Amino acid sequence: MSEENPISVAFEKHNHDVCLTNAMQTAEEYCHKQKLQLTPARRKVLELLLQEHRALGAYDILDLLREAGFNSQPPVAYRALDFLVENGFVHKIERLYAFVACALPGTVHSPAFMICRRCDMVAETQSSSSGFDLLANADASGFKIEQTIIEAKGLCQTCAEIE
Amino acid sequence: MSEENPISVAFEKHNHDVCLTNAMQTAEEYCHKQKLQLTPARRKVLELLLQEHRALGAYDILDLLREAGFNSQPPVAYRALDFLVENGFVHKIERLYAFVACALPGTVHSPAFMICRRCDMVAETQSSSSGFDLLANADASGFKIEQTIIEAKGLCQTCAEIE
DNA sequence: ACTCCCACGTTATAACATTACAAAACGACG
DNA sequence: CGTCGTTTTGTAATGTTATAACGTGGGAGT
Repeated sequence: MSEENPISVAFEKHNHDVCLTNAMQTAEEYCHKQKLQLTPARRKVLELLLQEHRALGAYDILDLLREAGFNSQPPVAYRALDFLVENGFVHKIERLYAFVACALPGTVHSPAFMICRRCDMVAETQSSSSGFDLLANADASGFKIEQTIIEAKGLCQTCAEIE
Repeated sequence: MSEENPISVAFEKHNHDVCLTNAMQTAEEYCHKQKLQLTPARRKVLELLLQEHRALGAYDILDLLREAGFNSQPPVAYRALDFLVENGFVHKIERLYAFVACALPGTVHSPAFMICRRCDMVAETQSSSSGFDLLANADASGFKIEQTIIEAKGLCQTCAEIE
Protein backbone atom coordinates (compact mmCIF):
# COMPACT_ATOMS: atom_id res chain seq x y z
CA MET A 1 0.00 0.00 0.00
CA SER A 2 2.67 2.43 0.97
CA GLU A 3 3.89 2.75 -2.57
CA GLU A 4 0.50 3.33 -4.03
CA ASN A 5 -0.27 6.63 -5.56
CA PRO A 6 -3.06 8.24 -3.55
CA ILE A 7 -4.10 10.09 -6.66
CA SER A 8 -5.92 7.21 -8.11
CA VAL A 9 -6.11 4.60 -5.43
CA ALA A 10 -9.85 4.45 -5.65
CA PHE A 11 -9.71 3.60 -9.31
CA GLU A 12 -7.14 0.85 -8.95
CA LYS A 13 -7.13 -2.70 -7.69
CA HIS A 14 -5.82 -2.93 -4.18
CA ASN A 15 -5.99 -5.03 -1.09
CA HIS A 16 -8.92 -3.55 0.60
CA ASP A 17 -8.64 -5.36 3.91
CA VAL A 18 -5.18 -3.96 4.42
CA CYS A 19 -6.39 -0.56 3.35
CA LEU A 20 -9.13 -0.67 5.96
CA THR A 21 -7.00 -2.10 8.73
CA ASN A 22 -4.30 0.49 8.23
CA ALA A 23 -6.74 3.34 8.25
CA MET A 24 -8.46 2.11 11.40
CA GLN A 25 -5.14 1.73 13.12
CA THR A 26 -4.13 5.24 12.17
CA ALA A 27 -7.40 6.51 13.57
CA GLU A 28 -6.93 4.59 16.82
CA GLU A 29 -3.48 5.95 17.33
CA TYR A 30 -4.48 9.47 16.49
CA CYS A 31 -7.39 9.41 18.91
CA HIS A 32 -5.27 7.92 21.63
CA LYS A 33 -2.65 10.63 21.24
CA GLN A 34 -5.21 13.40 21.13
CA LYS A 35 -7.24 11.93 23.96
CA LEU A 36 -10.27 11.63 21.74
CA GLN A 37 -12.81 8.88 22.13
CA LEU A 38 -13.25 6.61 19.15
CA THR A 39 -16.54 5.31 20.46
CA PRO A 40 -18.36 2.30 18.98
CA ALA A 41 -20.67 4.42 16.86
CA ARG A 42 -17.82 6.56 15.55
CA ARG A 43 -15.69 3.52 14.86
CA LYS A 44 -18.50 1.76 13.07
CA VAL A 45 -19.25 4.73 10.84
CA LEU A 46 -15.60 5.01 9.91
CA GLU A 47 -15.46 1.30 9.12
CA LEU A 48 -18.54 1.52 6.98
CA LEU A 49 -17.05 4.37 4.99
CA LEU A 50 -13.71 2.67 4.65
CA GLN A 51 -15.40 -0.36 3.17
CA GLU A 52 -16.32 1.70 0.15
CA HIS A 53 -14.38 4.06 -2.01
CA ARG A 54 -17.73 5.63 -2.55
CA ALA A 55 -19.55 8.40 -0.83
CA LEU A 56 -22.41 7.33 1.42
CA GLY A 57 -25.29 9.57 2.40
CA ALA A 58 -25.98 10.14 6.08
CA TYR A 59 -29.18 8.17 5.82
CA ASP A 60 -27.44 5.27 4.07
CA ILE A 61 -25.06 5.18 6.99
CA LEU A 62 -27.99 5.33 9.34
CA ASP A 63 -29.49 2.25 7.70
CA LEU A 64 -26.21 0.39 7.99
CA LEU A 65 -25.94 1.36 11.63
CA ARG A 66 -29.40 0.04 12.27
CA GLU A 67 -28.48 -3.25 10.59
CA ALA A 68 -25.46 -3.41 12.86
CA GLY A 69 -27.67 -3.05 15.90
CA PHE A 70 -27.06 0.62 16.60
CA ASN A 71 -29.61 3.20 17.39
CA SER A 72 -30.75 4.84 14.22
CA GLN A 73 -32.03 8.35 14.73
CA PRO A 74 -30.42 10.95 12.46
CA PRO A 75 -28.33 12.58 15.21
CA VAL A 76 -26.51 9.31 15.77
CA ALA A 77 -25.06 9.37 12.30
CA TYR A 78 -24.55 13.12 12.15
CA ARG A 79 -22.69 13.24 15.44
CA ALA A 80 -20.35 10.48 14.40
CA LEU A 81 -19.82 12.12 11.02
CA ASP A 82 -19.18 15.51 12.59
CA PHE A 83 -16.55 13.97 14.80
CA LEU A 84 -14.88 12.14 11.94
CA VAL A 85 -14.95 15.15 9.67
CA GLU A 86 -13.58 17.48 12.35
CA ASN A 87 -10.69 15.15 12.93
CA GLY A 88 -9.96 14.58 9.29
CA PHE A 89 -10.93 10.93 8.97
CA VAL A 90 -13.83 11.63 6.71
CA HIS A 91 -14.59 14.28 4.13
CA LYS A 92 -17.93 15.59 3.07
CA ILE A 93 -18.64 15.65 -0.64
CA GLU A 94 -20.88 18.70 -0.89
CA ARG A 95 -22.01 17.95 -4.33
CA LEU A 96 -23.39 14.57 -3.38
CA TYR A 97 -24.61 15.42 0.11
CA ALA A 98 -22.49 12.50 1.12
CA PHE A 99 -19.42 11.42 3.03
CA VAL A 100 -16.29 9.51 2.13
CA ALA A 101 -13.40 8.12 4.17
CA CYS A 102 -10.22 10.12 3.94
CA ALA A 103 -7.51 8.55 1.82
CA LEU A 104 -4.72 10.22 3.78
CA PRO A 105 -5.81 10.13 7.39
CA GLY A 106 -3.70 11.70 10.05
CA THR A 107 -2.05 14.20 7.76
CA VAL A 108 -2.95 17.83 7.37
CA HIS A 109 -4.07 18.23 3.82
CA SER A 110 -6.33 20.11 1.56
CA PRO A 111 -8.19 17.52 -0.46
CA ALA A 112 -9.67 17.61 -3.90
CA PHE A 113 -12.04 15.00 -5.25
CA MET A 114 -12.81 13.32 -8.51
CA ILE A 115 -16.32 11.97 -8.55
CA CYS A 116 -17.50 9.52 -11.19
CA ARG A 117 -21.06 10.35 -12.12
CA ARG A 118 -21.69 6.87 -13.38
CA CYS A 119 -20.31 4.56 -10.69
CA ASP A 120 -20.17 7.10 -7.84
CA MET A 121 -16.57 6.31 -7.03
CA VAL A 122 -14.74 9.08 -5.26
CA ALA A 123 -10.99 9.50 -5.57
CA GLU A 124 -9.14 11.86 -3.32
CA THR A 125 -6.12 13.82 -4.33
CA GLN A 126 -4.19 16.83 -3.10
CA SER A 127 -5.12 20.33 -4.10
CA SER A 128 -1.86 21.95 -3.12
CA SER A 129 -1.30 24.05 -6.19
CA SER A 130 1.12 26.88 -6.17
CA GLY A 131 0.09 28.62 -9.36
CA PHE A 132 -3.58 28.33 -8.60
CA ASP A 133 -5.48 31.46 -9.65
CA LEU A 134 -7.82 31.47 -6.70
CA LEU A 135 -5.03 32.13 -4.25
CA ALA A 136 -3.79 35.12 -6.20
CA ASN A 137 -7.29 36.48 -6.56
CA ALA A 138 -8.10 36.04 -2.92
CA ASP A 139 -4.90 37.78 -2.04
CA ALA A 140 -5.62 40.65 -4.40
CA SER A 141 -9.04 41.28 -2.90
CA GLY A 142 -8.01 40.84 0.72
CA PHE A 143 -10.03 37.67 1.14
CA LYS A 144 -8.67 35.31 3.79
CA ILE A 145 -9.25 31.75 2.68
CA GLU A 146 -9.83 29.34 5.53
CA GLN A 147 -10.85 26.24 3.62
CA THR A 148 -11.37 25.38 -0.02
CA ILE A 149 -13.43 22.62 -1.49
CA ILE A 150 -12.59 21.28 -4.90
CA GLU A 151 -14.78 18.66 -6.48
CA ALA A 152 -14.50 17.48 -10.05
CA LYS A 153 -17.34 15.53 -11.56
CA GLY A 154 -16.81 13.35 -14.58
CA LEU A 155 -16.16 9.79 -15.63
CA CYS A 156 -13.53 7.45 -14.27
CA GLN A 157 -11.48 5.53 -16.79
CA THR A 158 -13.54 2.35 -16.51
CA CYS A 159 -16.85 4.13 -16.96
CA ALA A 160 -15.51 6.28 -19.77
CA GLU A 161 -14.66 3.10 -21.69
CA ILE A 162 -18.13 1.69 -21.19
CA GLU A 163 -20.03 4.74 -22.32
CA MET B 1 -18.27 48.68 -15.10
CA SER B 2 -16.40 47.25 -18.01
CA GLU B 3 -13.04 48.03 -16.48
CA GLU B 4 -13.87 46.49 -13.16
CA ASN B 5 -12.02 43.45 -12.08
CA PRO B 6 -14.51 40.61 -11.77
CA ILE B 7 -12.26 39.01 -9.19
CA SER B 8 -13.44 41.22 -6.44
CA VAL B 9 -16.46 43.06 -7.75
CA ALA B 10 -18.62 41.76 -4.96
CA PHE B 11 -16.32 43.21 -2.37
CA GLU B 12 -16.06 46.65 -3.94
CA LYS B 13 -18.28 49.66 -4.23
CA HIS B 14 -20.00 49.76 -7.56
CA ASN B 15 -23.05 51.09 -9.27
CA HIS B 16 -25.42 48.31 -8.65
CA ASP B 17 -28.26 49.50 -10.87
CA VAL B 18 -25.96 49.49 -13.85
CA CYS B 19 -24.64 46.12 -12.82
CA LEU B 20 -28.17 44.73 -12.73
CA THR B 21 -29.35 46.40 -15.93
CA ASN B 22 -26.36 45.15 -17.87
CA ALA B 23 -26.78 41.63 -16.67
CA MET B 24 -30.49 41.58 -17.47
CA GLN B 25 -29.81 42.90 -20.93
CA THR B 26 -27.19 40.24 -21.53
CA ALA B 27 -29.67 37.62 -20.46
CA GLU B 28 -32.38 39.02 -22.72
CA GLU B 29 -30.11 39.00 -25.72
CA TYR B 30 -28.78 35.55 -25.04
CA CYS B 31 -32.27 34.10 -24.68
CA HIS B 32 -33.45 35.82 -27.82
CA LYS B 33 -30.53 34.43 -29.81
CA GLN B 34 -30.95 30.94 -28.41
CA LYS B 35 -34.74 31.04 -28.72
CA LEU B 36 -35.15 30.53 -25.03
CA GLN B 37 -38.04 31.99 -23.09
CA LEU B 38 -37.09 34.37 -20.34
CA THR B 39 -40.53 34.09 -18.76
CA PRO B 40 -41.72 36.39 -15.95
CA ALA B 41 -40.84 33.96 -13.17
CA ARG B 42 -37.40 33.30 -14.61
CA ARG B 43 -36.77 36.98 -15.11
CA LYS B 44 -37.90 37.80 -11.62
CA VAL B 45 -35.65 35.19 -10.02
CA LEU B 46 -32.68 36.47 -11.96
CA GLU B 47 -33.47 40.05 -10.88
CA LEU B 48 -33.75 39.00 -7.27
CA LEU B 49 -30.38 37.29 -7.38
CA LEU B 50 -28.77 40.18 -9.20
CA GLN B 51 -29.92 42.53 -6.49
CA GLU B 52 -27.57 40.78 -4.09
CA HIS B 53 -23.98 39.74 -4.31
CA ARG B 54 -25.03 37.12 -1.87
CA ALA B 55 -26.27 33.62 -2.27
CA LEU B 56 -29.99 33.13 -1.66
CA GLY B 57 -31.59 29.84 -0.71
CA ALA B 58 -34.37 28.47 -2.86
CA TYR B 59 -36.89 29.16 -0.11
CA ASP B 60 -35.69 32.73 0.34
CA ILE B 61 -36.32 33.20 -3.34
CA LEU B 62 -39.69 31.57 -2.97
CA ASP B 63 -40.64 34.07 -0.27
CA LEU B 64 -39.54 36.96 -2.45
CA LEU B 65 -41.54 35.57 -5.35
CA ARG B 66 -44.61 35.36 -3.18
CA GLU B 67 -44.13 38.96 -2.11
CA ALA B 68 -43.92 39.89 -5.76
CA GLY B 69 -47.25 38.22 -6.44
CA PHE B 70 -45.99 35.03 -7.96
CA ASN B 71 -47.07 31.57 -7.14
CA SER B 72 -44.96 30.15 -4.40
CA GLN B 73 -44.78 26.38 -4.41
CA PRO B 74 -41.21 25.05 -4.39
CA PRO B 75 -41.22 23.89 -8.01
CA VAL B 76 -41.77 27.48 -9.15
CA ALA B 77 -38.43 28.55 -7.73
CA TYR B 78 -36.59 25.36 -8.61
CA ARG B 79 -37.73 25.42 -12.21
CA ALA B 80 -36.61 28.98 -12.67
CA LEU B 81 -33.31 28.23 -10.95
CA ASP B 82 -32.74 25.13 -13.08
CA PHE B 83 -33.27 27.18 -16.20
CA LEU B 84 -30.94 29.93 -15.03
CA VAL B 85 -28.25 27.52 -13.91
CA GLU B 86 -28.41 25.51 -17.13
CA ASN B 87 -27.96 28.63 -19.14
CA GLY B 88 -25.18 30.00 -17.02
CA PHE B 89 -26.93 33.02 -15.52
CA VAL B 90 -26.84 31.64 -12.02
CA HIS B 91 -24.48 29.36 -10.13
CA LYS B 92 -25.28 27.07 -7.30
CA ILE B 93 -23.08 27.31 -4.22
CA GLU B 94 -23.12 23.73 -3.02
CA ARG B 95 -21.68 24.54 0.31
CA LEU B 96 -24.49 26.93 1.18
CA TYR B 97 -27.34 25.13 -0.53
CA ALA B 98 -27.87 28.45 -2.23
CA PHE B 99 -27.74 30.29 -5.52
CA VAL B 100 -25.94 33.37 -6.77
CA ALA B 101 -26.16 35.39 -9.97
CA CYS B 102 -23.29 34.85 -12.36
CA ALA B 103 -20.77 37.66 -12.50
CA LEU B 104 -19.80 36.91 -16.08
CA PRO B 105 -23.01 35.96 -17.85
CA GLY B 106 -22.98 34.90 -21.43
CA THR B 107 -19.42 33.66 -21.35
CA VAL B 108 -18.28 30.09 -21.08
CA HIS B 109 -16.34 29.89 -17.87
CA SER B 110 -15.40 27.68 -15.02
CA PRO B 111 -16.15 29.64 -11.91
CA ALA B 112 -14.61 29.59 -8.46
CA PHE B 113 -16.14 31.28 -5.45
CA MET B 114 -14.99 33.07 -2.36
CA ILE B 115 -17.63 32.91 0.33
CA CYS B 116 -17.45 35.12 3.39
CA ARG B 117 -18.64 33.15 6.39
CA ARG B 118 -19.50 36.30 8.28
CA CYS B 119 -21.44 38.48 5.83
CA ASP B 120 -22.33 35.74 3.30
CA MET B 121 -21.01 37.71 0.37
CA VAL B 122 -20.06 35.61 -2.61
CA ALA B 123 -17.40 36.72 -5.07
CA GLU B 124 -16.93 34.89 -8.31
CA THR B 125 -13.63 34.44 -10.03
CA GLN B 126 -12.13 32.25 -12.72
CA SER B 127 -10.62 28.89 -11.95
CA SER B 128 -8.67 28.49 -15.16
CA SER B 129 -5.35 27.33 -13.86
CA SER B 130 -2.94 25.56 -16.09
CA GLY B 131 -0.58 24.29 -13.41
CA PHE B 132 -3.41 23.05 -11.27
CA ASP B 133 -2.60 19.68 -9.72
CA LEU B 134 -6.05 18.26 -10.15
CA LEU B 135 -5.80 18.35 -13.92
CA ALA B 136 -2.54 16.43 -13.93
CA ASN B 137 -3.86 13.89 -11.47
CA ALA B 138 -7.06 13.39 -13.38
CA ASP B 139 -5.08 12.90 -16.53
CA ALA B 140 -2.75 10.41 -14.87
CA SER B 141 -5.60 8.26 -13.64
CA GLY B 142 -7.67 8.46 -16.80
CA PHE B 143 -10.44 10.46 -15.16
CA LYS B 144 -12.37 12.69 -17.56
CA ILE B 145 -13.34 15.88 -15.79
CA GLU B 146 -16.59 17.37 -16.96
CA GLN B 147 -17.10 20.07 -14.39
CA THR B 148 -15.26 21.27 -11.33
CA ILE B 149 -16.58 23.19 -8.39
CA ILE B 150 -14.24 25.32 -6.35
CA GLU B 151 -15.51 27.09 -3.29
CA ALA B 152 -13.32 28.88 -0.78
CA LYS B 153 -14.74 29.80 2.58
CA GLY B 154 -13.20 32.50 4.69
CA LEU B 155 -13.46 36.15 5.55
CA CYS B 156 -13.73 39.05 3.17
CA GLN B 157 -11.47 42.01 3.81
CA THR B 158 -14.16 44.04 5.57
CA CYS B 159 -15.16 41.23 7.90
CA ALA B 160 -11.55 40.28 8.58
CA GLU B 161 -10.95 43.82 9.84
CA ILE B 162 -13.95 43.66 12.14
CA GLU B 163 -13.12 40.34 13.73
C1' DA C 1 -19.38 11.65 46.82
C1' DC C 2 -19.55 15.75 43.91
C1' DT C 3 -19.37 17.93 39.78
C1' DC C 4 -18.00 18.77 35.25
C1' DC C 5 -17.68 17.32 30.72
C1' DC C 6 -18.59 14.54 27.02
C1' DA C 7 -21.26 11.39 24.53
C1' DC C 8 -25.64 9.32 23.67
C1' DG C 9 -31.06 8.68 23.54
C1' DT C 10 -35.10 10.52 21.77
C1' DT C 11 -38.60 13.46 19.85
C1' DA C 12 -39.62 16.78 16.90
C1' DT C 13 -38.96 19.88 13.24
C1' DA C 14 -36.37 22.74 9.99
C1' DA C 15 -34.45 23.24 5.53
C1' DC C 16 -33.68 21.75 0.92
C1' DA C 17 -35.46 19.39 -3.26
C1' DT C 18 -38.27 16.35 -6.34
C1' DT C 19 -42.19 13.57 -8.28
C1' DA C 20 -46.29 13.44 -10.56
C1' DC C 21 -49.95 14.78 -13.18
C1' DA C 22 -53.13 18.10 -15.07
C1' DA C 23 -53.89 22.46 -17.45
C1' DA C 24 -52.55 26.33 -20.15
C1' DA C 25 -49.65 28.90 -23.48
C1' DC C 26 -47.14 29.03 -27.58
C1' DG C 27 -45.14 27.94 -32.09
C1' DA C 28 -44.95 25.41 -36.35
C1' DC C 29 -47.12 23.75 -40.09
C1' DG C 30 -50.72 22.10 -43.20
C1' DC D 1 -57.71 29.03 -38.81
C1' DG D 2 -57.22 24.51 -36.51
C1' DT D 3 -54.61 21.16 -34.33
C1' DC D 4 -50.60 18.86 -32.97
C1' DG D 5 -46.48 18.77 -30.37
C1' DT D 6 -43.52 21.11 -27.14
C1' DT D 7 -42.66 23.99 -23.37
C1' DT D 8 -44.14 26.15 -19.34
C1' DT D 9 -46.96 26.60 -15.31
C1' DG D 10 -50.31 25.18 -11.33
C1' DT D 11 -50.70 22.39 -7.47
C1' DA D 12 -50.50 18.67 -4.08
C1' DA D 13 -47.89 15.53 -2.10
C1' DT D 14 -43.74 13.54 -0.77
C1' DG D 15 -38.81 12.63 -0.36
C1' DT D 16 -34.17 13.77 1.39
C1' DT D 17 -30.82 16.05 4.21
C1' DA D 18 -29.76 18.22 8.60
C1' DT D 19 -30.46 20.40 13.14
C1' DA D 20 -32.70 21.90 17.59
C1' DA D 21 -33.70 20.93 22.07
C1' DC D 22 -33.60 18.65 26.19
C1' DG D 23 -32.85 14.94 29.08
C1' DT D 24 -29.80 10.78 30.73
C1' DG D 25 -25.73 8.26 31.87
C1' DG D 26 -20.78 7.38 32.57
C1' DG D 27 -15.92 8.49 33.41
C1' DA D 28 -12.03 11.77 35.17
C1' DG D 29 -10.45 14.70 38.48
C1' DT D 30 -10.87 16.72 43.06
